[in-house]
Amino acid sequence: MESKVGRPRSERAREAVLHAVDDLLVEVGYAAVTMKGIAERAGVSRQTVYRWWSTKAEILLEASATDAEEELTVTPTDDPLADLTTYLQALINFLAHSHAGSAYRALIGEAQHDPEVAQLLAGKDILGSSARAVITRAVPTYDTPEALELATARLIGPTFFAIMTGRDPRQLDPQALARTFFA
Amino acid sequence: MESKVGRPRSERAREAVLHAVDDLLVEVGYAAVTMKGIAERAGVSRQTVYRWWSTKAEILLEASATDAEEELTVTPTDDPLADLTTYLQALINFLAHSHAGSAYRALIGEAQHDPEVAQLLAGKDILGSSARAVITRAVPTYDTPEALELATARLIGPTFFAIMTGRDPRQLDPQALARTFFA
Amino acid sequence: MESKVGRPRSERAREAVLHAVDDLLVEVGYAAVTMKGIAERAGVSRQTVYRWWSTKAEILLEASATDAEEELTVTPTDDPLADLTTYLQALINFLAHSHAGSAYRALIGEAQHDPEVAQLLAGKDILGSSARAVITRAVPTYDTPEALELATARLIGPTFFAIMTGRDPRQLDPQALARTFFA
Amino acid sequence: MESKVGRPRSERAREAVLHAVDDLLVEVGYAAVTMKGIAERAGVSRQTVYRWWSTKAEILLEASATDAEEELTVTPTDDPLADLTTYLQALINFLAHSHAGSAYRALIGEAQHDPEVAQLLAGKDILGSSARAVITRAVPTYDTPEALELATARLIGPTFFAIMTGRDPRQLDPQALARTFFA
DNA sequence: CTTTAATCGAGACGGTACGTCGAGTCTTAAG
DNA sequence: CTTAAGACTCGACGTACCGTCTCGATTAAAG
Repeated sequence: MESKVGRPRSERAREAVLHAVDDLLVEVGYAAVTMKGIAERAGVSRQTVYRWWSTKAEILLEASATDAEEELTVTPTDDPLADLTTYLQALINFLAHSHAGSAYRALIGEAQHDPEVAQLLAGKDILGSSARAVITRAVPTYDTPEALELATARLIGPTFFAIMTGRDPRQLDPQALARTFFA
Repeated sequence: MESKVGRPRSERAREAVLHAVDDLLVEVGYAAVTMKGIAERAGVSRQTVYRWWSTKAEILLEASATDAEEELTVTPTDDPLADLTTYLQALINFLAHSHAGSAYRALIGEAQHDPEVAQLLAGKDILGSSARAVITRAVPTYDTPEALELATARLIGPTFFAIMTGRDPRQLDPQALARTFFA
Repeated sequence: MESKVGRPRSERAREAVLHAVDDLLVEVGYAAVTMKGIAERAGVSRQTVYRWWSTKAEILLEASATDAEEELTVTPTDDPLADLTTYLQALINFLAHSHAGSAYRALIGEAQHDPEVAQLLAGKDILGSSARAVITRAVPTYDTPEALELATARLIGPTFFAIMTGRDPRQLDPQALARTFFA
Repeated sequence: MESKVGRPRSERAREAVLHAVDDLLVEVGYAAVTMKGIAERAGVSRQTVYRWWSTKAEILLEASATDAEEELTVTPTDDPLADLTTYLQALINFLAHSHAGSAYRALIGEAQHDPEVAQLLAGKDILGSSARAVITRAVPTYDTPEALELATARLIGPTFFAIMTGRDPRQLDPQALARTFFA
């Protein structure tokens, strides 16, 4: 239950923070994004940032989650192979080239040594859920949770591995990857 | 070429630092490992640490690279499927349960937002080279660089993805994963 | 013009620093007084010290300027020679035996090789102004700036020289010095 | 007693250090002269510097003492006032404008907060001895140690004070100062 | 002509202060 | 009760100089 008395939360401040974090990520990179920097860029006091978010990971997640979902949504056709290919192309673009993607990679990275970030990400399985949607439609026989989980890892894993370990994304061929999924 | 004049580097200090960083990683986690902390734990001056390494990532890599190689080396048999299964099991153990593995995950994470760390890792493709060794033996027909690269991503990717995104490693079945590689 | 918004400066911190620097000067000597040491002794963060003062010289000057003025102020009588004698005795006590005096000597010393300290001291001619006050009253005929400046140097100089070059202050006879001033 | 066996002290190294300290004093100022810097500038190992001198003050004193003596030596005439005037002019030049003088001022400054430097200087009363020589010749009646000491302070003091406290040396009139000495 | 002993250079070592930065928290006055 | 402003404590950053040490290489007198 939210209190009704007192000055209400400033929507202006909230948006300013989210935009600031987005801008800063592009301009200076994740590592150089600081709570102090966000506050100054947003023209907002530091206390205000801390009042609503406790880490930069939280802000980043809120700032890029919707973008991520959009970028990974594929409009289905009747051709399963084409759908998977399209999805993989979107995945490559997302991870290797988009702002939301680099935020996501930074968060995954942070999660490797920060349990709080790990838990934060566990609640929003962005990659997994988008992949499951595509797989369920393309191969309806993967209907048990275990099969679906394995299929998800097989679909996303190779691309995810290649990009996270710094391989050249131009070498990735979405169609070839899609074919090996069916093989 | 190493200089021969002057006081020689202290092997004692070098080892103390590498052990300290290993211990600290386990005790406090990557994020809380600091250059200062390493120096104090090793009983070594801060200057000495900076003289030989410029970041904690460098120290960590030097401290765990040999362990990683050992843990991912598989003695070959005549059964390709068994070899791949053994390798995948080793990979799961490495990434999810070993010290060297958690150091590696931390480094991969850091590499997502620190180009220097990324370059550092690019020079030591620990996972890739171990996988290529196994694949070349099990499926000699993957003989072009492109085919080998794709095969590597297909072999490691699913496991890598599952563990890096926080999925439960006990759900991973190395034999099932190996079979899908051949499929 | 001082800002009115934001948390006001902590008077407690300011005083703690000034006292700390005074104490440390006596205990360990000027050379061993460090910004870090001051902060720790004052129970104040290093950042706070740097926020308000940029060198230990600045702190020392602020800490001892008022004391110095007091110690060098002479209540006038009708006897010029007695007034000068009293003043010279005060000057000897100040330079050779008081805390504020040893702070002043340290600052004069630092000023010989630090232009910033020199400029700092130029703005507060502690010795000169106290001497001018006494001279103007005792010998009203020194009324041009040049004459006053020369008289100041003649009054203070011998004592200043003797103490700064490490001569025994007990050998200094204020009355004899005062007499030579009139001669 | 000096040992006769072993490699003899390198005269080349000794001179290189003394020259280096002279040069550095001019170029970077006393405060920025460091033992490390001296060694590097002299092309000599740090150990070698420490072997023969324990502080930079010692080196500086050795490097400038002879210069100081020369600069303050006055060839006597038959005119006492002229001799004192000449001496005071030399004193002003020395303290305000010469290299040896700025070294001396730096040492006097250091002596205010470093007892070792104070003792070092006590053994070489550069200013005092040069002044005594002039006074003894100009006013033979100052023949007791006390009278001589007072006269020395009266002769040097005003100039010393004016320059050490940062007054403009061009305002100092050696002849006027000499006259007040006799008055 | 070979010890022997002190020198020299180079450069690594453990310390400690430097001045800066970001993290979070706290204290004002204004809305 | 929120907000902007800004001071506060804390602790790591990377650098610099301190004075000491350990090397191998010189250099000269003593055996």
